[in-house]
Amino acid sequence: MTKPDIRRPLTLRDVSEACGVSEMTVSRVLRNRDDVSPATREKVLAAARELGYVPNKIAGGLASQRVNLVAVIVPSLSNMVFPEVLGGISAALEDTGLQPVFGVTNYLAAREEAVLYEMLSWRPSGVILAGLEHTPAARAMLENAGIPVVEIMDTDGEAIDSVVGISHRAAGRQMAEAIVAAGYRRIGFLGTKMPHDHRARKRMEGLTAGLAEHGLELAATEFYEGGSALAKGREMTEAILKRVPDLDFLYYSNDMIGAGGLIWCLEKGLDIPETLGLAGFNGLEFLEGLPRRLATIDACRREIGERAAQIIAGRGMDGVIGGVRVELTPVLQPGDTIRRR
Amino acid sequence: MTKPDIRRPLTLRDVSEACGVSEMTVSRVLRNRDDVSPATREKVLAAARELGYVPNKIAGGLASQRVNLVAVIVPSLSNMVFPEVLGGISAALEDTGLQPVFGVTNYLAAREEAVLYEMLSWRPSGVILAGLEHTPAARAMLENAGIPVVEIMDTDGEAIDSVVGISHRAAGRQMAEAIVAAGYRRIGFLGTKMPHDHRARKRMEGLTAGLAEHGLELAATEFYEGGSALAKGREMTEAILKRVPDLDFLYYSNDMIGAGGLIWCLEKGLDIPETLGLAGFNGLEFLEGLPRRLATIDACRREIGERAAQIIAGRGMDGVIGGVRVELTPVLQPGDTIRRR
DNA sequence: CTGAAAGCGCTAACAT
DNA sequence: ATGTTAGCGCTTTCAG
Repeated sequence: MTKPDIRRPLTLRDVSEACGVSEMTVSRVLRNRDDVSPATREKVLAAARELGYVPNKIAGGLASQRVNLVAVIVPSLSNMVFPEVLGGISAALEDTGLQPVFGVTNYLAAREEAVLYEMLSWRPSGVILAGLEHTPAARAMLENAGIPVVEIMDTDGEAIDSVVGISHRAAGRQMAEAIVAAGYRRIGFLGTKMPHDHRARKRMEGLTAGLAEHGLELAATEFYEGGSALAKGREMTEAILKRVPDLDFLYYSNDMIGAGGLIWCLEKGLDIPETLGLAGFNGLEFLEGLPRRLATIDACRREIGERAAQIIAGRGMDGVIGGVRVELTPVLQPGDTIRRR
Repeated sequence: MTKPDIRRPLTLRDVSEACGVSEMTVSRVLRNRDDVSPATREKVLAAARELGYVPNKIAGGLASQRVNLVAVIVPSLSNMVFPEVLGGISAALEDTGLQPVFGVTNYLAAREEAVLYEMLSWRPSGVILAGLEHTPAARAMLENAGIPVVEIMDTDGEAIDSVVGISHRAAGRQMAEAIVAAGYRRIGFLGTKMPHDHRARKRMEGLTAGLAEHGLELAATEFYEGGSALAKGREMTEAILKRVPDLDFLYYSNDMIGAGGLIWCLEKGLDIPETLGLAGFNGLEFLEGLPRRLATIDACRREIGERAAQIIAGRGMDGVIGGVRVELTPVLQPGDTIRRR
């Protein structure tokens, strides 16, 4: 083996010495600049490959004051919606030379602040983060960072810079309209107890407001935390119907608990959607395998990721252009659990 | 609306000037070193907070030759198993000062190589990556990186450094034993077509080998790609039973398609587990909400993440210690879909 | 097209 | 307990 035994990571200088070309020119080749003669380029590439040189982006980033990282901060990875957003971001960033870096907050504002601080300390080219609600310190950091910031998922509120999402209040209202139009009158809401899931809260607010316009109000609510969402959906459904047996519609704050509820109802032989209507939220692909299709509203997860990434990718690091606002309009998918009339 | 002052990112020097303390001491305070007097510490902290200073880890990393990042590379985020691994890693890294950075390969070896190259160029403190199969170039990079490397999920093969996982071949065998012991004889395998899901492949190999020991062989196989796993599970189950109606057991390569199959079978009124037994793989929490509990083998996802992170966190950057090998032994959960005798 | 010099913002290693 | 000096490995800028 001709490799140096020393475990010091290789530097440009090592490559330079190995091929007899100046460090500067080696650097040019490795950055794919086109002002190098083909001959030298080959020589350099061969040497770099031979040695197994991996460039040091820390040094490069410091020297160039430019880093190809995009910070992406989401509340959770465990409910299938954010992984899809991340998929959209990754795909859209694919050929831009930009690289997403993910951070998770567990729906904790303080954790978001900490993760953001950590990520900004790497001087990324942009930030994508979920939601419009942040601690004052987090807002300040974002405003001062001097890089494009895209807040995603939610458009109900004031954005720091750009925003891509849907109105969850409108989604709640839209569902209220559909429920009322289908003739349901005794509506229950089932959701997570998480106080920091602002979007679930807004959907409930939208639902309530929408019902109010028809002189209706929620007949019952049920909240949960932790555990398997599918199992919780079953339990909550049983519980809410025991408490308030005359409900004729259940609106779940997400498809997973909705699916659990649906499965429970079918097992009990309830007449869905005649006696009881059901609806969830998100438009999870997962619903396609269920015995009946749960009514839902697509949250446009992948598209949100893609659009957000495009906004970051499309803007240089210089002058901060005014924020872009993209409000997608989700479509209600009535499935088989809202009666048609 | 637009802020008039062009915002050059703040440096240590700005903080230093703002509080009249040398850059060096400011640096000490910001790194929480205890060799600074409380008085100066407060002064510095106040100034830093006031200015909204965010340290530049690029410069810090270059100067100290040390970076608190751990590269984590997984094939996918979309099937619930890796998000759980990442959760375990994040939790275990929580108070170590180390920060995970995630990369996704989509089960593509070439993509893994590219992501790895990118991540190593940031000189992380360690690497955690799924599987033992890598391109030669990727292996070379890992061997030369001079940092701890933990390969996770799978122990069937030769590790580069450390490894934490389960034997998927053994899991397949274990399932074969349980199936045969329960008296099933006509066994079908349903799985993904992905040629690069080595672990699914090994489970199938283990199953085949285990059956062979009892003079049995697979009576049918069915593969899918893309789409909703739950829906695919239904379709495949219908298809395989149409092709080979006398099957008495279906082994699915993951719980999601298994759940789809289970739902389909229950709808069709098949006598589960008497006429037909079913089993999946992973031990997804999700199964708890289903009408029957699908038999499965827990893949120990969270624990794998935790143990891998501990290995990285427990080792300094100096001398590379011999690799650690952790083989967890997953427990078969028979659920309600394997008959008991 | 190629090279030499001068930092990027921070911290290790010494002073004091 | 605090300050000074000298880089970390690369890229920018400017000369050949």
